[in-house]
Amino acid sequence: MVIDDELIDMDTLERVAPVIRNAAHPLRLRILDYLHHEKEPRTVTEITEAAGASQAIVSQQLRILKDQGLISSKRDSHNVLYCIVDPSVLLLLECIRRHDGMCVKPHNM
Amino acid sequence: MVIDDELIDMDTLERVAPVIRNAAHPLRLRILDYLHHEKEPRTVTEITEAAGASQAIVSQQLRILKDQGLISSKRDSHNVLYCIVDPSVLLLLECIRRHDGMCVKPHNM
DNA sequence: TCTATATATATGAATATACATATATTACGA
DNA sequence: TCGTAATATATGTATATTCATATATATAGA
Repeated sequence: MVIDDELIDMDTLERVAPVIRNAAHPLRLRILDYLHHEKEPRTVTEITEAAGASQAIVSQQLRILKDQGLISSKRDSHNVLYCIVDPSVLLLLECIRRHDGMCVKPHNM
Repeated sequence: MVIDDELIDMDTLERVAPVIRNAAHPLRLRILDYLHHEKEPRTVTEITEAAGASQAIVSQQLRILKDQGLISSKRDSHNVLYCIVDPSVLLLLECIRRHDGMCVKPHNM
């Protein structure tokens, strides 16, 4: 359980905010959602297809997510496989679903 | 309940990502955490003290949060009171607590 | 070793963001 | 109506982000 009765200290906020900030990008969220959905590690090519963007751009986004420690990669001969390693980011996706649900169907909240 | 077995569509991601992105700023997260913690609406002066930044900067941040529809304001004579109106952003704070907990105490996940 | 496929990086221009300082507005009480 | 406390905005500069294009690297197979 997480302590919830006191404010998050500024050090933590300054450390974690950039991680969330970097994840909160349409294409990067798409990648995270895809990797979560697929459960198993996926290649850059597969991710590129799912993301609907160019290979170079997807590779750039993967790098950003990896630098933040949200995903990891391992090479498998020709391919490089990516998967999510920080499950806390999945709450971001849940946050979006809930936010969206709230906006579109207010009676659900 | 939220449907979780298909990918969030890009339109939604493009709409919601900026909201999260704007919230994911140390000072703005502090403000959201404070307002959530206090439960009742708080004045700019109170928020400024809690945030530990200048009045002008806090006012700028409040404006940004308000523009995103995350908080609302109402005037009470001299003061302007702010409160959270979009509860989905509270998941961000939970996300941070969990992320932080994961980093500091890995055995908790 | 040469080639093809898969992936990664460099670079630059356009745009956005952060933050400080100065100034403006608002509303009430004297 | 004048002053003052509370809040908001304007502006500029430094810095960061985005996204595209071109190019580089890595691996396996012929």
